[in-house]
Amino acid sequence: MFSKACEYGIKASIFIALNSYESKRVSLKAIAKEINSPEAFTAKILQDLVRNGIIKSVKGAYGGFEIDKYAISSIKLSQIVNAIDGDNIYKGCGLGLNTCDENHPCPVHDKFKSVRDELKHMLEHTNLEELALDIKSGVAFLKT
Amino acid sequence: MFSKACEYGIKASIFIALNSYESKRVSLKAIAKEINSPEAFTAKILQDLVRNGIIKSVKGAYGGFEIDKYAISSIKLSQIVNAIDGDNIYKGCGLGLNTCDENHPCPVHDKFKSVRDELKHMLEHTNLEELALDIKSGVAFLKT
DNA sequence: ATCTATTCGGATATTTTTGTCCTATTTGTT
DNA sequence: AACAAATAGGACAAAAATATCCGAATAGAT
Ligand code: FES
Ligand code: FES
Repeated sequence: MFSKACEYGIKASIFIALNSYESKRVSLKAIAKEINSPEAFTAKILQDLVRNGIIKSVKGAYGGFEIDKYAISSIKLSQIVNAIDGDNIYKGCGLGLNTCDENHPCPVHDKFKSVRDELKHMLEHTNLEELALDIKSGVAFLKT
Repeated sequence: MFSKACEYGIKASIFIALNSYESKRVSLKAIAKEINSPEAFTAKILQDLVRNGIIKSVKGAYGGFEIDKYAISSIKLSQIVNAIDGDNIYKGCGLGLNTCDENHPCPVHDKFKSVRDELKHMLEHTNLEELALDIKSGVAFLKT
């Protein structure tokens, strides 16, 4: 469904958000350990999220990654997915036609579109805060 | 969402079904042309579908691919997807945890599961016949 | 029997995704 | 100023997905 890069990006964002609530910056190393991802690859993805303005990075000693505490509840899953995987999962045809078009639909268009729209709605209405709180309260997990 | 292989597999199956209603066998070449897919790669996918008993192949002159006319309405999209992409799209965790488990869920589990279940339901309740008829009646398309 | 049209299957090539390594740059501490 | 700890970024490597090539096997037509 999502690329590995996107999975790592989502999990990393959740972990960063969690720490940002306590005004703690987290290092790449800590993130990779927590979400069980390859460190250098995770670094690339985090750079991507930084460039997209979703997370913030601070170089040097005591540096690391953080998210503006007051922005966490307004960051939607869709922003992260879009930054990393692009919008094909929302907009693209399920059978790979060049464009998903009502006037030139593929055979699964109607049925597929409703699933895709539900996915889109879910991603656009789920924010980082909810997800972080599930980790904090221990009802959800980021690895294994 | 689906792999290229799976997209080609679905489109090929629809085209074969369409012709099988008229008791016409179709060649690899004709299929690849119709669904706009690379010929040799498509051959691999068709072999896969043959091995999975979803379509039938006949070698030699006047050979080609076909589907038992009376089976078309009972072949579900899920069978094709499962044969090519496996069941990870139904069963796997959206964030890549080893298993999607109610007792050890990832942060998006609940929200993701309902989307995935809708996709699963759709694939399990959509049969080849419906899809083929949409092509026959000209309301849907297999390429561009 | 031979020829031709076709699928089958193994080997190989290309592209994309995933992952690694190393150096440069930044920033706080001493 | 020197050092240490961190991210940034380019180059490279490995793995997986996608795609191509070619000979073998099969089966109908002549
Ligand atoms: S055209 Fe294929 S999903 Fe819309
Ligand atoms: S555990 Fe992640 S989707 Fe179920």
